[in-house]
Amino acid sequence: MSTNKVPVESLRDRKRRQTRERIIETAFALFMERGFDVVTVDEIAQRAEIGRTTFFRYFGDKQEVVFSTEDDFLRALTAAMRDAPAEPLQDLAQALATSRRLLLAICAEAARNPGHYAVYHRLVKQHPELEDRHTRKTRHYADLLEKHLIDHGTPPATAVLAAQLTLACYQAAWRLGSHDAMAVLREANDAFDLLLGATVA
Amino acid sequence: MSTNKVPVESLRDRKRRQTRERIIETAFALFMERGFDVVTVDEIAQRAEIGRTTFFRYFGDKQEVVFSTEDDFLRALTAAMRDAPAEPLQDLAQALATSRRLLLAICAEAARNPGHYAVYHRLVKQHPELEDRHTRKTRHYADLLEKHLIDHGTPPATAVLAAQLTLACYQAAWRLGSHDAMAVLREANDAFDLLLGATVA
DNA sequence: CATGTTACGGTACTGAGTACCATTTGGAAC
DNA sequence: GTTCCAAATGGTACTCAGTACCGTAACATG
Repeated sequence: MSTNKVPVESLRDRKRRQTRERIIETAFALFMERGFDVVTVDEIAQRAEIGRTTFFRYFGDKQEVVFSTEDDFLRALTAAMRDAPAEPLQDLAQALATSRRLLLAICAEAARNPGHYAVYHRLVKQHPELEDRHTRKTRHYADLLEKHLIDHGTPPATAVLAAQLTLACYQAAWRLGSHDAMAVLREANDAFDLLLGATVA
Repeated sequence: MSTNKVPVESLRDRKRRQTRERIIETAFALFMERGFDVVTVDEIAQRAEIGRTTFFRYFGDKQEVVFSTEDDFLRALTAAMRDAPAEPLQDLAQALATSRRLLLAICAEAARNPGHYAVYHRLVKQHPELEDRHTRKTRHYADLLEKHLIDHGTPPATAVLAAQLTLACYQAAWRLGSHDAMAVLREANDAFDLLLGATVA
């Protein structure tokens, strides 16, 4: 029973992780070097020393490499949700306080490797289609957030509103356009202060 | 002077408009019939009796046909902005009232051809990539709205917030998922009431 | 070592989007 | 009308993303 789910990383797993990381590094390097749409999948595959086919086994499409850290954010978010105090959240102020904390948990995760975030930020900002997808991911987080609030007793209407407002704060911070993860964290925080000042006061 | 900008529609212009409309109708029919990604541009071109090349002269890419009514919305929005009373907008309540009116002007425009809206709605909802782009368009309106508020004396911070909140109301209405344009209009209205009740009261 | 399973790379295909070119057609001036 | 110009069109050929399929190599397990 104690050895129930020991995730011993087999040789296969290790290799898989390594090639995955090699693809990501190669792709980001090329994208930053010459721009997202000029770089072909063939090039990435060649430089990463894999077959073209293999690339698509690791990533559904070319864009998906850019969002390869999404899982980390999801993990951070769910962890923050798990660790959140189980106090009931009824009114908007409470819901906002909680969702603010959760949002900042994600930003903090992003701030863990600032270099990567900077590159990600510049890349996505320069390509409308990438930014579209970024927004979709963002909305996904908002959905999870909304669900969390509802699960903890927030009335649906309030939860939807709170999630949207939280999303708005992040969007504001994002659009302010800092390449620095810590700065985005601060800006999102400021936006929240502004929002709360406008609504609560 | 009176005949200054008479937009006499030349034969060329008329033909151009006709083929454009023919493409749109054909494409929507095919998309609804068999799904967006299954239909090829070749098919659309064939059925619309134009060359493949011509299609891309009218629309930048396959997706763009779906958003062919965007110009109408932009016209409706700018018209509503133009006709808006020139009263100064300082606080959040005033800004929200104005941006609410502008948002509803767009929704009203959408409600002018309910059939088209219903098809558009279903189509976009079923295809994440289309919804991504829909969101981008939506954000564009919010930007215009924000600019309008600022131009009329709203402090930037307040304007950004008001625009984001307006966007949130629309998003809520959109996500509620009604295929009926009038219903979306009503839902957006309700969301606004909810928001104002939470903040003002 | 023998087995089954999983990852891999190559080939071939479809379809989107672009570049280029020759042809046609509408507009305008004479 | 005729001539001339600009715009619209359609075709060909190309690049590249993404998918399907298949044989082979690498790892895992007994």
